[in-house]
Amino acid sequence: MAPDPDNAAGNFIRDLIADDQQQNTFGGRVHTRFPPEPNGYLHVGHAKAISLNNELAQEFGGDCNLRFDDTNPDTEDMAFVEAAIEDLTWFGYPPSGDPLYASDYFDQLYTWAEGLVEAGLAYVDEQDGDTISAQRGGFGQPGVESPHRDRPVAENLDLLRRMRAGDFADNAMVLRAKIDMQHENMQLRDPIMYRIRHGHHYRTGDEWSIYPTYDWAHGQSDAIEGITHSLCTLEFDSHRPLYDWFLEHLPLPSDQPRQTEFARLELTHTITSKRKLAQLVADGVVDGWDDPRLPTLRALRRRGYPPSALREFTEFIGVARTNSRHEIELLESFVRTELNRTALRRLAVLRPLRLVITNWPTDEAGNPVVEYVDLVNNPEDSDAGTRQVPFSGELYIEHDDFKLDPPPKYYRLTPGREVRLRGAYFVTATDAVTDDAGNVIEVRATYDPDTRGGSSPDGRKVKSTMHWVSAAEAVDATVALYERLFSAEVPGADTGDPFDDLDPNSRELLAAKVEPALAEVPAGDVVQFERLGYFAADRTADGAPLFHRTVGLRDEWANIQKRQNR
RNA sequence: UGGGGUGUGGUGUAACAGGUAACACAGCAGAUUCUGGUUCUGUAAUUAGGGGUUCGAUUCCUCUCACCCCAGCCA
Repeated sequence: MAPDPDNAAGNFIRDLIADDQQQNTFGGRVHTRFPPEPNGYLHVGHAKAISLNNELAQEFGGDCNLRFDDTNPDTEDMAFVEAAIEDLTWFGYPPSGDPLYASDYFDQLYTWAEGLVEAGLAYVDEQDGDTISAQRGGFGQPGVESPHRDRPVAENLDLLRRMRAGDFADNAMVLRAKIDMQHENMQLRDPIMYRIRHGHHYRTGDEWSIYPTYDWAHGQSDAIEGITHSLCTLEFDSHRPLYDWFLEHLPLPSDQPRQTEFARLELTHTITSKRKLAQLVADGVVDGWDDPRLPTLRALRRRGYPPSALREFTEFIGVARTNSRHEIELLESFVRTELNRTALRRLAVLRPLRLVITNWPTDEAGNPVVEYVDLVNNPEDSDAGTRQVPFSGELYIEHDDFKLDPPPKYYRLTPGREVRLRGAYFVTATDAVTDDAGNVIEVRATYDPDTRGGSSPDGRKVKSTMHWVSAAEAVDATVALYERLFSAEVPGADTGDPFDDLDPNSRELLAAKVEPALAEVPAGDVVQFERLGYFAADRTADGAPLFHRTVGLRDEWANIQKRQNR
């Protein structure tokens, strides 16, 4: 369902690239890149950047590079590289070739750095971090120049070479760009280009003792790869003058790439901070990086989100420079639209209540006769066909579908009322068995043999249709129901700590009874449990059927109850 | 506090060489329905505020206000 072109979401970057094409700015080339740092897993926030960079490149006949921005040996890991490629592939944007790495440009970067030193545009500073930070000044207060700022070129070069050779300890000195300590933009107050790190880099090993900072590496990597449009999030806006400054002072192999910032994707009830996400995993709040409650791509996959729905969502929301937070309901509506079209319908009873049909026939041995009824696999897709489902006189129905004392507008089963069991028969509740506490533990009913298939020859109507499962043939399955991990729309809005808004009951595990066909659903497939929602098949540790609720169906009855309680 | 960025219904996104605000989600009302699903119809609600220019301003000018980002050897 492509958005109506007349009302397509805005994308000022598309307009900008179109202009560039018209004016032949980069010789008509468009080349983008997606530059994750391999120190965590990709999440919904990245999804926007991924589709934006890929779609734009494709639309204008260019390429999108996957480049790992691996300039920090302390935090990065090959496992994250592999995971990112896996996630990207699932999402629908597999890397077009071998992934690229900023660490492959360390030599070039270093050569350029010496060039800057020789040009008197960079110097080595051996002051400690606190001093450098204090000298940077503050908002509205100019900075103070380092006493080493005017060190002779030869001495800078010697020091830089020894930094590289590993002659100095971690943090002993840095290489700084010599720009302007009075600049109103703090980023231009002699920013750091290299720091000393003796840690082991996951790709370059122990070859390097100095590592470039983001600012010193990013624009240069873009230039090396021939990137034309370097898209990043809003917080880098104040870095753009620095991005340009480095490029302007270097002998570039290609046109100078241009950085454009856009607002990152935020969702209600969701956090995307890598650090916080890691903490959720470390603290055991969730089971792991693919816990279906997380916004990581692998979690969404496990939860059953179709990648196509995620893609359509990211395209639909467009690109702007306004800090905003989308309602997660919008994403869910894309998931429902896709799944409504594609998911097979199945019957599953999440909170089983025994229903006994008192006039159901028994065989010679006295057991209830088993019949097979034909049920439609997907009313939205006639090619999906039908299936046979066992039905008998002892069934399970949903606990919520029977009330001794029905509230207003309740039109499910209640004593004396006739309802339809989907695709099977009309049944009328006669009475119910309760336990000592007054809880209903069994419903007794009669059926009308003339209504086989679910309709009455006399044309009489019934107010509701309910799902069911035959007790003897039902399969046990664990069903995980998920609520939002954070109950607040903006986690942490009140206290500043998102964890204060954690819903302790965000996952509920149920012992469900499901129709036999559900035992065979391959892990990863998503089916609709009729009247309940979409569920992604999985297996428990010991191989038993497990289903994760992807998203519930729109629930009018829940809305009615909410209004009644108000 | 200096600099930069951003303000359109509940949420998000459109319209803008100035022509009388639209789309989606969410909401509400109803119709259809063997899923209280889907589908369909209808409905309410928006230009941060004040001045100006103009026949006419979301769009141009101006002042004010609010929010976000920047003082890592993170990215």
